[in-house]
Amino acid sequence: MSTANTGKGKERDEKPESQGSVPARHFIQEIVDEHRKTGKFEGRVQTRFPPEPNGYLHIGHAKSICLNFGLAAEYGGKCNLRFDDTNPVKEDIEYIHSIMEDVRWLGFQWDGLFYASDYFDRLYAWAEQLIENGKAYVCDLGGDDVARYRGDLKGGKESPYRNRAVEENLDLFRRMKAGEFPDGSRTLRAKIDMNSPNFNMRDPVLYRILHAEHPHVGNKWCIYPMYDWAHGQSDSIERVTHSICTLEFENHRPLYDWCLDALGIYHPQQIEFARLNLTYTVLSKRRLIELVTDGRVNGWDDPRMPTIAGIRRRGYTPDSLRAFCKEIGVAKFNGTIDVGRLENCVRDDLNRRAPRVLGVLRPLKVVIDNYPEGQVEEFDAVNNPEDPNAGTRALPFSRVLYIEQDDFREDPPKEFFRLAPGREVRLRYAYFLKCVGVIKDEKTGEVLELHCVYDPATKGGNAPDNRKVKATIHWVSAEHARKVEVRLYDHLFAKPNPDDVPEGQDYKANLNPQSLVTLTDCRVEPSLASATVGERFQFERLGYFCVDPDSKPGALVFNRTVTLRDTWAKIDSAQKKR
RNA sequence: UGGGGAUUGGUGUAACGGUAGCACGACUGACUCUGGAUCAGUUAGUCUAGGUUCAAAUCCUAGAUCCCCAGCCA
Repeated sequence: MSTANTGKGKERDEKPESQGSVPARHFIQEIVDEHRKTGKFEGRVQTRFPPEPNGYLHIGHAKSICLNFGLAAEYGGKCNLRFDDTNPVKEDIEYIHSIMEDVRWLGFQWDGLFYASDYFDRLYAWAEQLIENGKAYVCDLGGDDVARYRGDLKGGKESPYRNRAVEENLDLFRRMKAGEFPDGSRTLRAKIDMNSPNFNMRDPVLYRILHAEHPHVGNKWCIYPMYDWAHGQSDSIERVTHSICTLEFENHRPLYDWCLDALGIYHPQQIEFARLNLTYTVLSKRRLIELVTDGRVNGWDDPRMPTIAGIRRRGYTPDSLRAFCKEIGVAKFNGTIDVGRLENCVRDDLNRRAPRVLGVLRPLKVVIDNYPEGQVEEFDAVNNPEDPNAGTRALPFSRVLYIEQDDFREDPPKEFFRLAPGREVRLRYAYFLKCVGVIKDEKTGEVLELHCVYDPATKGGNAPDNRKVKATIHWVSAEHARKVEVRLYDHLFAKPNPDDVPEGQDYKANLNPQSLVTLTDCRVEPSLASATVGERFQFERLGYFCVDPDSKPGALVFNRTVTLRDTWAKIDSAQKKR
């Protein structure tokens, strides 16, 4: 059974504040409701997630996974994981493993684990049955000819092999299976209608000859069923009730139905919904494979990738992904979701659960002139203001600190209320601090170091005279801080729609050169020394970060999952535009 | 030029002949030892043109726009 219904999002929904606020039901739930009312499948609900193991799962698959497993959980039904492994030349065991890992990580457990290739014997027998009933024939046309005979919008032409005798078809098909013929020399085709306006019905190929080793069933077969011959029957074998797929298969539904009816076997209902599109990224397996094999990214789990593996490494939680899938809904409209929606989901989740720490990305040295040399104090810092049970930790403070370069401006613009010459701010949990001197590189003008004074009376962060400061900034003690690497990620593509390119160029022209910025001289508070791979934190005022698997003992690497909402950045960039 | 789908604020999604709602964003303000979070408020929509009806996002007619289909891929 799925564990998806244990998420926090669900708990919230179950106690709606406003009376009668019924969560909206999407069209597939309505179809299922109707079926249960009319008793179409004896009230049963069974779904399946049917990936082809020819690539890593991406967030679009997450939508489908949540839909299929979610429906089964909602109605007390079953959901299987079935590998649609009918094309051995594209498939690989690596993908089988990654898919299982990703589904589990997302928080789902399949009822049955199946492979279409385990049904090959039955599919073969059904094909012979079709031949015997005069509904399929072996065609000797080559690939180009098949396409030519299929015709155009006006209609097609029947294959010269279309009316072979049943016995000849049977003999040829058995010899295809026995390996007597080379790849591509013959196919088994359904005998339907070469003039159908739906090309899928113009005698679709059911079997092709492929002398290739299969990742799951090895060398047993040299003919392999096509998707259309395998999918519906696999659903039928498993007694799936609702065979949910994406819109591009709508044109295949007549064929899905034809195959099942021709065999007279249990008939699930296919239902199509719109696949997910996201701004600033691509979500097609072909393109994701290209990005990986061309080395545009560092593998399938590169944190910039929209793959589940990439998103996981980036630091997203399974809950945030599920919340996202729930929030975007299910419909037949082919729209594009703003990737900001996804980022909001992980912020929302991590805000509640991530411990806060202080870390400085781009250090600026601060010497507190009036703080005693060699003195160290410790301040209590709240681990998570959203979680009273998260406790506190000690933060060491001393004469030399690092603050964020962004938190100082020698010539502060309007509305910048952080540190500047002569200005006072609060150091989080510590003291008020005033800037009294700026040391710069004589040649470049770069600010190298700040000299400041602190007010001992403001210990803990509050002034006895009740004076206010406009900003609180984060800091680390230079002596105590740990040096770490931080990887900042931005959108993989520079434009919302990667296909928005000049004539003659393709989506790769829109790859964002700034999508990965590596910072090697960051400083974090000492409590982070024991952080382990995968652990997530909020670096206060900056964003959410998690420990990357590239980390070595004493050499931590953090991925920035997402920034905090940054009102100042908005004001700043608006001012610069003016 | 054939067939199959779709179209509601910036984005996504409800309303199933009877008050166009929700979420996110954006914008205001409050609060705040994170310019975070939280809270309050504002903003903005039925593809077009006809028709039926007391009443149309919803039904009818015509059109527009977008997506998918001519793999021995799925």
